[in-house]
Amino acid sequence: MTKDTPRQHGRQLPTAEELRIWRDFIETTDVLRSRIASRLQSDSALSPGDYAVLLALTEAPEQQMRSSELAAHIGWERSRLSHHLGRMERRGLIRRQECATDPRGAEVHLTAAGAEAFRGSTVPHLRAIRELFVDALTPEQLLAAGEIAAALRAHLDARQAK
Amino acid sequence: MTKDTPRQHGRQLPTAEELRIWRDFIETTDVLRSRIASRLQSDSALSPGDYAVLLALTEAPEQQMRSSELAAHIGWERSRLSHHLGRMERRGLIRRQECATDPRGAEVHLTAAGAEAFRGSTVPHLRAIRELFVDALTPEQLLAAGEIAAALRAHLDARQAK
DNA sequence: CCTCGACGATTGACATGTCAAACATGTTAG
DNA sequence: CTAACATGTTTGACATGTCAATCGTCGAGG
Repeated sequence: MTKDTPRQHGRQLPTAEELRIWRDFIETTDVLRSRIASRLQSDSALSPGDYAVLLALTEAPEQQMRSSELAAHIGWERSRLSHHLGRMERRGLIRRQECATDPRGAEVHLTAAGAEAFRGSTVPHLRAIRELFVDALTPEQLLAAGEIAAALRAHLDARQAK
Repeated sequence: MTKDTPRQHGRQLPTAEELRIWRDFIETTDVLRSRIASRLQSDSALSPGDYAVLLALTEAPEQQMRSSELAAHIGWERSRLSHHLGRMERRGLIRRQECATDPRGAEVHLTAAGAEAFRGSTVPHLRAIRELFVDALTPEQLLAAGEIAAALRAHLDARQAK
């Protein structure tokens, strides 16, 4: 395969080895993500999205936030958040109410049930992270993972929208 | 925050620093995944799922495979594959036909349109991988990423179904 | 006033994923 | 032969995501 790779591409295309690493990396992180999600689901009946929303609200002053503030905080598109909040509201985990200061806006409030669900999910979730991620790596690998994430993030941010 | 972490949890829960790395790592790989997917979509009108299926079929002898063989090859649940094949068939990228040797089974065939779509997507996709992943990392980081993926994979495989 | 554009949020249409149940055909034990 | 089980695949219901369009309110300019 390598010897067939046309040379004229120069630095444009990854080598066979780089490609192998890419596939390993992206597929493995996908498996990891889905295993963590499935643990969260079976331990607590929450999706990773639910968890992110509940975490943000739990840490927010008065356990409430403006909808777009919340979206920015967890890095979601507003439409995604709106759909997700609809589902969470149906399940009684959060409540939406008109914003006092800006009639256009909505405030998202944590409900007692939401707070309770989040409280119960935390320890098992952190345990899963420990078992499936932290314990899989040597301390050096863990640090390297942090640096790789930082490098990727910086690179991606630099080419935002390219 | 660190000093507040209750000690009695022992090795069960990640430290604040381990947790920070986890979040960085998982969020960044997610952003990376979605950026690559969106490049693939705009360059070639293919989803990552389409690409995986077309790649497998392109490399298969006679550009065809049994459905469950294909599912195993790309690591998908059969139901997921069945839904996806339905969508790809509607778009004319693949064709399903009854298996000659086993009347229960289905053979998935690459169509000319599918082969064409895959051919056109390859170079831009590899270029995106180079630009967004390979170029973001030093050679050492790239190797480390490969080792981290291998370590995670081995760990996850070892606790399959736990 | 009143219209226009910005802003905050929601909606609808559709692609993608998971789970459990359903189907259809093959094989095997009685 | 036939009931029971195994095998290969599909289906339906529903959760999640993206994209573009919409809706209601605000604020500035005529």
